[in-house]
Formats: sequence, C-alpha cells, structure tokens
Amino acid sequence: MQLNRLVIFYKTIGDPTRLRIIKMLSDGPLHGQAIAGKLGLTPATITHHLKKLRDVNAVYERRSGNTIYFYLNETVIQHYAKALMNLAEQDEVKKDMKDVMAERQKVIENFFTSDGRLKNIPAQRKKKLIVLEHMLKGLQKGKKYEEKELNEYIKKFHDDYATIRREFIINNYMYRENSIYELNPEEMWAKIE
Amino acid sequence: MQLNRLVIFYKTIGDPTRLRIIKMLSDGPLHGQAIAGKLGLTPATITHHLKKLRDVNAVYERRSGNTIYFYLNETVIQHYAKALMNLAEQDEVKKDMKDVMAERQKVIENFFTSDGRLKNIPAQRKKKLIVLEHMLKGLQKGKKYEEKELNEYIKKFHDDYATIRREFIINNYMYRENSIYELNPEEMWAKIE
DNA sequence: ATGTAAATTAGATTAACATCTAATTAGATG
DNA sequence: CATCTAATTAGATGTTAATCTAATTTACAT
Repeated sequence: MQLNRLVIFYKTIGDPTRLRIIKMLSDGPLHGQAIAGKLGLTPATITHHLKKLRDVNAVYERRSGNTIYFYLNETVIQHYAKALMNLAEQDEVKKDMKDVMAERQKVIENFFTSDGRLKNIPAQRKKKLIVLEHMLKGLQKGKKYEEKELNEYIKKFHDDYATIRREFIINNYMYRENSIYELNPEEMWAKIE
Repeated sequence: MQLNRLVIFYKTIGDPTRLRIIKMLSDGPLHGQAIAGKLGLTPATITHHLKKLRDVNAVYERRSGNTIYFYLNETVIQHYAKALMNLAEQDEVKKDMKDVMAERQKVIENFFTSDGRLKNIPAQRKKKLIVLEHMLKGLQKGKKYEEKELNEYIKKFHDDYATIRREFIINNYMYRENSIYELNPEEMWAKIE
C-alpha cells in the first residue's frame, strides 16, 4: 500500500463528523436524512462527507424504495488499521541492530576521552574490535597510506601507534605491501563472535 | 477512548509530511535537521509537525550532546490502530439481531399484500408468530378492548377474525376476562423456538 | 406521464493549517 | 562567560475544506 492512500484515508477519518458517521453506521445502515437528523446537520453536508467516505471505500450504499441506505465497509477499515500497524512496526532485524549500536556506543564512551583519545586498548577481544573500528572510521577506502602517515594518524588517538597498527593488520582491517597500508573491504574484516 | 482523541490522532496522521516522518522514524531515531534534509523542508516546518506528533504521543525525544533525537512511539500507534478496528466492528449480538430482523421482514412481505392485508395464515408456527406479532403492533399496551372492537381491528387485516383472535389468546399475546381483551406484557408472549 | 421525497451539486463563507522567513531560545562545550 | 549549533517561536501567506442555502437531479410511486 502506497503512503498516499494511507494519508487520504486517515485525513478522511480525522474529522469529527465523519468519525461519528462511522460510529453510527457500525450499529447498522442508515439513510442520509436520518444521519443528518442525528447529527444536527444539513443533508447537503452529509452528502459532502459521504462522498469522502465513499472515495476511500469506507462505506457503500444500497437503495431500498425511495431512500438510499449507507453501510459501513468494515473490511476496508480493518485493512487500513493494519496498514498503520505495519507502518509503525520496525522489524526484528532493525531492533537487533539498534541494540548492537547502543552497545558499541557504550564501549566507545568508556574507552575514549571526551576529546576523542583512546584511554587504553581493551583486553577483551570484542571490545577491542569495537575500539579499532572506531579509529578506522577516519581512514579513506581505497587510499594508500605510507607507514609514517598512518602512524601520525594513529597517534591522534594513542601514543602506542605500533601496537595499534599491528592490530589493524592482525585483525584483517588493513593489509600491507612494501610498507604501504590500505583498508581492506569491510567483508574481509574480523567479525565479532 | 472518547471519539475526540481519535479524531485528533487521525487528523495528525492524515498528513503526507507527518506520515513520512513516522515511516522514517520506524527505521530508527533521527534528529530534526536530518528529517528536514531528507524531506526537503525547513527545520521550522519539522518542529511544527513534531509538535503535533508529540501532542498525540506518537513520538518522544532524547537529547544526545547538542542534538535531539526523535523516536517513534510504536505502542501508541498500535493502540490507535486497534481503536479504529474496534470502532468499525459491530459486535456479534448486533449482527444476529440484523439477521433476525431481515428474516422477519421477508416473512411479512410474503404474507401481507402491499396495502397491508394478510393473504393467509401461515401453517408453520414460526412464521405464524411473526405474522401475529406484526398485527399486534397496532394495539396499545394497557388498553382494554371490547370483543367487537377487537374484531373490527383484526378485520382490517383478514376476514377470519375469529381464528386470529383465538390465536392471539392461544399464543399468550392477549388475555381475556368477561369478553374484555388486553395485551399481555411482552415477556409473557410465545417465543419462537 | 407526473408528482414527490431523497440525494446531490453549485457557490459562498469562514476557519484551519502547512509552509516559509526571520528572530529567539536552549543547551553543550570550550 | 562566550560561542556555536540545533530547536523553537512568531508572524505572514496561500490553500484546503467544513458548512450552509438554494437550485437541480434521481428514481420510485401514483
């Protein structure tokens, strides 16, 4: 269901008169004059609202003698109610993702100072990888780094650049060829767990 | 839940910009500028819409550093979606009632002419009771009828007033004392099935 | 065919509201 | 305390739409 249909439906429903009509029709069909009478409005006004309700298939009509009875189309309304539920529902994958991101954030806050320096290298592998990946974010994909240049970059985070540079290689985040360093594509990285 | 809350909620939802915001937030929280950027609108406009979404509790916010992240409140939305379903749902009792009334109507159309005369007395008990009750509608509760007066009334429907008058008594719709007739209270009437 | 009761349409009025620009506030961070 | 960024408020503008009255159409009933 495209968004626009939902908008039109809920805009239609989001009106006191029309919602009252829906409620009344859920007790059984009524003809126009009866609706006008109960709501204290003109038949013309009722026609106006019924047109909108018909436009979104919320009601249908059936003639009996000289007067037209309007029926509520329950099915259609259930349908739109479900569509709204689905729209607001974030699937499980996304929920998991949110948890993961929250955990990473906490680790990063624990191991980096407020000005962005690494306090120390975590002993726990999982946390260590999070910290390493955080530092890697400042490097460009595809760019080739001289060893000296890479050291300078790492020193912004921590003095022991040698250890950290080694960790980058060990964990497959980067590869080295003739003392030239480059980021590996993400699908080659060390995975947590 | 009173109708007015529903109206306000659906009116809020029934706007293209706000529905798009909801959809975006269902992928995870965002801050105001991000929303404005993605929708190509001014931050002021986003504030306007977020205010309305907050008014109905569709979103809540959490500050992180200098920027405020807006979260979708899934629960509330599910809640209103269900309220809509309930509103449109006519309960089983009413549905049964409708069926019963439709059946009675059919019987009456079959056994009475268009000018309201009884063609003949149904043989089937169920249908006979429906027909009798239809004729009883013209009598007043609590009023005492002379036998002659009652006969005249019945003759408007059918010439064989004697049989019909007897049926009124047999089926407990009326009682007789010294040739004076009166309607019984409805809870004493013959019941179908 | 003609009349009648209900429904619809047309047009006018008024209120609500989505959006913008410009000015202001709130809060974090140095 | 000073500054910066994000969010909000204020006010203006144009559009949408809810409602009415009056005129017209529809289609059943006589």
